[in-house]
Amino acid sequence: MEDKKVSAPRYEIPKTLSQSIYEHLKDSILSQEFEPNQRINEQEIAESFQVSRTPVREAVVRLAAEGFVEVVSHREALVREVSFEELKEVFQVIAVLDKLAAHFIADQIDSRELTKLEKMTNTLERHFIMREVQKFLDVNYTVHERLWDYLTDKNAFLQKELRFCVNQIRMCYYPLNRAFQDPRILRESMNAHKKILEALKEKNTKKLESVIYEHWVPPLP
Amino acid sequence: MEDKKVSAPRYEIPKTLSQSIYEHLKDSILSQEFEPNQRINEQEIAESFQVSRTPVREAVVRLAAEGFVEVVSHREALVREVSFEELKEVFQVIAVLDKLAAHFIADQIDSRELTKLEKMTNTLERHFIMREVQKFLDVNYTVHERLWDYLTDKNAFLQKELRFCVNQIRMCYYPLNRAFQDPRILRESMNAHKKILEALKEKNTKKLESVIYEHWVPPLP
DNA sequence: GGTATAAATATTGCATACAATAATTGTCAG
DNA sequence: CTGACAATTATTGTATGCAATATTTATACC
Repeated sequence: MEDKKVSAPRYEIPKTLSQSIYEHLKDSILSQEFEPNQRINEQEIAESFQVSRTPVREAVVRLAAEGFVEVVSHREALVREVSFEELKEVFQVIAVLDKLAAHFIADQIDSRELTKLEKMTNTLERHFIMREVQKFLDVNYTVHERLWDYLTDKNAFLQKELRFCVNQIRMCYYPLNRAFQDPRILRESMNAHKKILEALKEKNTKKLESVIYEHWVPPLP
Repeated sequence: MEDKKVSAPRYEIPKTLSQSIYEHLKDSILSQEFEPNQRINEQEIAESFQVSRTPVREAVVRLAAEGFVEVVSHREALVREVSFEELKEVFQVIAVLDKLAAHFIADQIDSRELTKLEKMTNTLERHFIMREVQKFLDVNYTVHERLWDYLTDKNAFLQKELRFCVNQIRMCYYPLNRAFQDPRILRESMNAHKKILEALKEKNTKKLESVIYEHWVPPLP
């Protein structure tokens, strides 16, 4: 019984229901389980999680503030639809931001990381050859996010902004997938990633900056 | 009695309590009424607004998602303190973003808007001469926000990002004020604004881009 | 049958209540 | 007096209930 008194040190922070639901909903939206413009019914979600509406509401408010959800006229919440036009706007922004990031990243990549990135680029090429657009895009994001990890000590604000942008891009799932069905666009992106790896190997900051910038300004329709 | 049946069209959207409280708290934070690291007590605020904790919590969750407030270990919410280091990071980001914005803005400014901007620059100079740092910074923000208004049709996403960045900057009130006490820094900023006006008059996009970029990379300590 | 009005229903916004946990104070042994 | 433990208090997290409003369905009149 004594052991009960000594409260065991908690090695994992106890997640709040609100937090869990927030994470789950966010994943559901990013994985397209919840489709754009789908109405979010608080009651329904509360029941599916076996909780009350309160933590669900909090999660929805957070998601709305972060641009995953759109609240219409104080009455209903919809999964946000990112249009192709908006997508282009995000690309313009992420291009200049990731160029700035390149400036910080280039000289931080060691040989161990380089081989890891080389492997990922090979995976990317496999998906490119097999025309597996979905997997290609996923690995694509993973590569960028891996590079952005190196921003933590240099510019954490930039890091957060980049992650926010890429989330907006991921929310434009279907239109983006369709665009990348075009073999030329897919090839363009593949080549860009090869050049990115090249620039990293050469530790050529200027080259990395320009290649990454170009990569985000694809010849979309 | 008939007029009651025909529900009068609502010309003003009824704000929710949550929304009103959100706006009020945000203003309080940006105006330094709430100081950095000040604890936000839901009960206290609820009582001061004569409402329950529910809408207050919603407002706080939103503010946290937008970076005005920091929730520590699921237990307490503090007004976020933006450090000088973070401020520099934000400056680096806003510099490249505002440079991109300049690209869209330059050719949209007509002569009517130009005279308005000229007046504002004169006001700025008056504050510069009088060494009214606070007023100088406020007018400074106003000028930028006025220019960003022209992004609505060109890149609304960029517009939102810029507004977010400037809010982060405004949260670093005291350190920034202190920095601008330095006459050299103040003069540098004044000169930049003169050059911005110049570039706008000349409709010289390239010049505007570089001047605006430089303006956000001030020689801070 | 179609349209306008009214009733019923669903959903959100807010208030209140309670439970869980952290912070604070108080107490007692050494 | 000090440190550890216990009791109290404060504050947050969640559940429930109700009121307000939008939406849908039903009904009556033309």
